[in-house]
Parts: sequence; C-alpha cells; structure tokens
Amino acid sequence: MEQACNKRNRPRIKQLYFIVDKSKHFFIIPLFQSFLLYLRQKKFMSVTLQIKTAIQSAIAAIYNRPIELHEILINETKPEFEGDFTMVTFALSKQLSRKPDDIAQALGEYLTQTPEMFSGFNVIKGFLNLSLQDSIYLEYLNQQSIAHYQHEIKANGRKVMVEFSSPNTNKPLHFGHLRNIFLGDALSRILLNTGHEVIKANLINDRGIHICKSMLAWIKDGKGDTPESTGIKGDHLVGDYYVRFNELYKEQVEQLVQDGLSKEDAEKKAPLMAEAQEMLRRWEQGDPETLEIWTKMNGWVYDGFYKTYDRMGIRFDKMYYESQTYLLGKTLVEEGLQKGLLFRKEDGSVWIDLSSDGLDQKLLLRGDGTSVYMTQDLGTAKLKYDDFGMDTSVYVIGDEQNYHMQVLKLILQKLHEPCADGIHHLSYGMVELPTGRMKSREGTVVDADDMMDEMISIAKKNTEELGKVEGFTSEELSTLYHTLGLGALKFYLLRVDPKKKMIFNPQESIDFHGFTGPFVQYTYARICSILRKAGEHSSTLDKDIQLTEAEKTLLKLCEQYPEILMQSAKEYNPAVICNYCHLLAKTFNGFLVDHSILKAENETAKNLRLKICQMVKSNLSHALGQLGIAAPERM
RNA sequence: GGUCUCGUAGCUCAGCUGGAUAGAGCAACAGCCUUCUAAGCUGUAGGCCCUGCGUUCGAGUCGCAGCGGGAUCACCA
Repeated sequence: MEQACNKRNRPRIKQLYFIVDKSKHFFIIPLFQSFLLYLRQKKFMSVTLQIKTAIQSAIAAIYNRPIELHEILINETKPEFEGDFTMVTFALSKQLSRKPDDIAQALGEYLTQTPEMFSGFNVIKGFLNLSLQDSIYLEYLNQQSIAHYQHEIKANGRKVMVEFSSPNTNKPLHFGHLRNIFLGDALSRILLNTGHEVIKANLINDRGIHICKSMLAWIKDGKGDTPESTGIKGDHLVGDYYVRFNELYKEQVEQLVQDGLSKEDAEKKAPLMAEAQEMLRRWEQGDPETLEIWTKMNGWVYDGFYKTYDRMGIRFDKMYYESQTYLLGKTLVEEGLQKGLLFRKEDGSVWIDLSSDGLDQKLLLRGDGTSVYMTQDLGTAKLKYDDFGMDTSVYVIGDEQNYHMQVLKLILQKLHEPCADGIHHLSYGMVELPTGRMKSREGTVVDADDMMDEMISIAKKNTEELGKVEGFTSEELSTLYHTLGLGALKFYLLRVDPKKKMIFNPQESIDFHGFTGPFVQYTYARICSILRKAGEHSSTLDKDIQLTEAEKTLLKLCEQYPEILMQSAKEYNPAVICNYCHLLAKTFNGFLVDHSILKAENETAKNLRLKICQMVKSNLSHALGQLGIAAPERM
C-alpha cells in the first residue's frame, strides 16, 4: 500500500540511475552528465529540485543508499550565513548512521566537485550551506519566462467545478459576499493556470420565502415602482422591499402584542407572514400571476447582479437556479430508501442515520413529503456531476456551513453516488467588523456596490493628491481608478488565509501603502516606466556575469513563482500568491535603490538588469492576474 | 453540553511536510527626493508564539489537558 503510494509520487528523475551488478554488490551510479543534460531539457525543474536531485545522487554515491527526494530537506539560507540554500542533515543521521556534521561535510565536498552548479559550501552545526554558481541563475534568466511556463503547463486532464457567489435574490450583494466571490474567482484562475479544466458555477437561490417577502411588500407598497421609474439598481430596489416587508411585519407584530398576544404568538399570527407563506404555496403550484411578478422582480435583481459582477470582472460558465433544482433530491432519497440506506419514521419523514460516523440523524424529507435544504443540495450535486462529470467539485461556502457540507458529502458517499468523493468544501471564515459581525438588523452591513465606489473614489483622491494625473485622458483616469480601487479591495480580501476569519477594518482597507494591491501595482508601473525609457535592448546575456546579492535574490524569487502557483492551487489558497506578490515587489523596490538600471555601470549590467525587470514585470502581472487584479502600465 | 475551529509585536496577518537568533504591513519614532514614479526606501523600538505536560537531537509547528474567543448541533435556507 505504502509502496504503491510512493511509486505514484516518485519523481521521474529516478530513471537517471543505472543499477549495475558489480562484484556481488549493487551499486547505484549517478550519471552526472545525463543528469545535467536532463536538467537542460527539463525547462521548469526548480532550483531546489535540482539541488535535491544532486544531493540524492551524492548520497547514493557516497553512502550507497537510495534516498527519496522528499526525505531531503532544503531551505533558503538565512541571510546571516553564507550560501544560497541549506540542507538539514539531522534527519538523515540515523539512516546513514553518521554524525550530521560528517554527512554535511562529505556531501559538500562531493557536490562541489560539480563546479557547474555549486561554487562552495560551509558546514555549521549539521547544516550544509551551499553556494550556487551565478550561471545557474543566468541560465534561468536566459531561458525562462512566464510565456515558457504557460507553454509548459499542459492540461493535466483534471476537470474541476468551482461554485461561488451563490446569492439570494431578495437583496443586493454585501461585503461578506465579496470575500466569497473574489476567492472563487481567484481559485478558478489559479486552477486554470495550473492545468485544470475549470467550470465556474453560480447557484442562485431564486425561490423561497425570502423573495416572496419582497414580492409581497412590492405589491402592497410598491405603487408600480420599477428600476426604470425610480432609477434604483434592480437588486437594490428588490432589497428595499425586503426591508419594507420586515418593517410592515414588525408593525403588525407590535400591534398584536398591544392587543394582548405574546410576542411569540404575534410573530406566528401576523397576517403578513401568513400571506407570504400563501404566496410561496401559490408559487409552488405555478400560479401564473405569482410567477409573473416573481419573474419580473428576479429579472431586476439579475440585471443588478450582472452589473456588479461586470464591474468586478467576473463571469460564470454555468448558472444554476434553485427554482429548477429544489425538487431534484427526492428521487435520490427514494432510491436510498429502496436500498435500505435511509429509513422512514412513523410520521412519514425520511432520515439518514449517521451515528456510526459520530454524527446525528439527519432529516432528508419532511413528513408531508417536501424537501429540505439538504435534499436539494443532494440533487444539485448529482445534477452538476451529470452535467460535467468533473473530478473535483469545489464549494466556496462560509465556515458556518462546515457541518452541512460534511454531512452532504457523507450522505452522497453512503448513497454510492459517483459525485461524492470529488466534493471539496472551500470553507472560509466570516468577515467581521472591528465591532463584531455585520448585522443587517443593526444596519452594519456594508453594501458591495458602495464598497467598490468607495475604493474607486479613494484611488481617485490619492492619485490627485499625489499629482499623478498628468498625461492621462479622462477616460484613462477612470480606468486607472477602477483598476486601483478594485485591486486594493481584492487584495485586501484575498491576502488572508481563506479558512481564517478576518477583520475588515475600514481605516486599514483604504490604505494604499505596504501590503496592498496598489503597492504591487505601483511597483509594476515603475518597472513599465523603466522599460519604456530603455527602449530596445539586447536580449542575450553573457554567461560569465558576476551577479550582485540583490540581483541573485531577485532571480531566486522569480524562479520560485511556478512553485508558488502550484502551492496555491494545491492548498486552494490565493493568499499564498498575495504574499509572493508583496515580497517580490518589496524586494524589487529595495533593489532599485542601489541598482541604477538605465545608468548602470556598463552595458552588460544594464542589459542584465533590464532582463531582470522584464522577468519581475511578467511575474507580477501574472501573479496579480491570478487574483483577478489588473496591473496598470502607468499610475 | 457534544463536535469543529482559532489563540504569534499595540492592531491586521505570514511562518511550507517539525530545523539555525520567530517575520511582514499598519500605527510610533529618526532619516532619505539636483539620480529610472517618495503609492517608494533605510534605520530604531516593540515577543514567556494563551498556559502546562509530553514526543524529539530539535516544538510557534506534532500529541494530551486546561483557559479564552468563534462556528455548529432546525421538519430555516
């Protein structure tokens, strides 16, 4: 079992060994020539992987022991020590039955026999610090680029659906939705750029008691208002009537309480609530008049939503509507009953017993045969799978639904549905205000459209204050403000690990300094400016250039990008890319201070640095692109 | 109460499968624009990584217990 697993993970580099029977013993001979050749062919073998592979060969040669690559631990050398990468030898000490220092020393001596790669080493307390030849970086700089990377990334044959946003149609999108939407969008881009086929899906909750409340308030109080007649964006208009419903309802309840009912009874008996429920019944029976209003008001909401999505630069490949899926799970439940996986209680309700998995019993159909939330989610999961047959189905849903999603997957597994195993809940923490959770009743909900407006106007204000508006047409300026405002907003929400809850601090979110989107965008714009001024320049570099520490550091960072991208895909975590963007931008800004580019010491240095600029530029724009953030050429 | 989750600088967060003296950004203080965009850069200060025990050559990271926040345990969605 374990062996099989190792086999799957075993890197292809294994093939580089020749195993020879030599005087009764098996010797594993690393072939360095073919190894180096292999490295050249393999365009995107990371430097750390190259080093690990070299160490693997060295261990085989010195100790005659095969070591798996994942057993070799490589870190970047801490700045206070000399070297580029550090190998930790403690873990191998037992296996090789040698002291850590001895292993480090022996490996260091062996590896530096390949001067094409390693220029030196030192050993400190079991840590082997290795210095790499500059040519390794220069070769990387000459050959690699994002374009190469894009070309190298091949479809991995895995299809994944990402469901996100999934709004209710009774109110506009608010700040809490933004984290969901940006996460889902960024994840989709990341998966796409790591070789997956991606379907971006949105499951719209367009039916139910909530929309009936809006409809009812509009009928009673709307006076025929439409988005056109009022000039109010459709989703906001419908949201206003949802609020109106609650006001009217509250009035009725208060009246009933005054008439002597208890608050509980009053809430149940308020005629408005009964009317809403009656409306829901009529909707379910297909009453034409109800459906007409429902269609009309949902249409307004969609117009509003699409305007908002459009401003965010977000599109979906597939829309699902609960009005079309809410009955789906029933057949699944019937089948489960017949197979004896579910059971029916005396009152006719259907349940599944999950106590063997440490959970409770879960209701799947009410006594009267109607569905619950879980039922339709079961059906929708199957529908999605029937539609696309994806390997993985990601649900971007808040962590308040952890239990629900756990149960959903478990039930589908018990029903032996093929869609079950691919279900992955990308659970994210709630966005809170410094004062606590956003509460619609307390009016602390921050509206998504307002938030975008706010960020764009701050971008405008900052740009004008800094006097950076010259040379732009007014159209270019409004594009720029949009780019910066949304960049700031997206970055702010994506920079925190999704699974952690985050505090939305309005003061901090409007700051365009430091660990922010505009900081990265600014760095990008500066690089563009330098490259514009440089004009045409030589594209080939000498092999024997001496790199400065800062140049090397930048190249190291650039070289890591594909791995960063893979990591964020593997972890479903765009924050990894935010951190990388900031680090790269910061490092570049530092570099710029003591490395003149256009007035470099000589042509060679200038060419080298321009090339580095290009590499940083393309990495930054690609990385920002994964977050759904545009990079401005000027700002 | 059961289950899950989080606890790192004044605040917001990084810290990869355990690896060297725990890092950023805000905020504070001190500096840097005759030189490629100062939305920038440099420096100072700020820490019993919630507590305790355990595993280990080595623990912010893993295990157990406790303390403190949050989520969830609906014939709501």
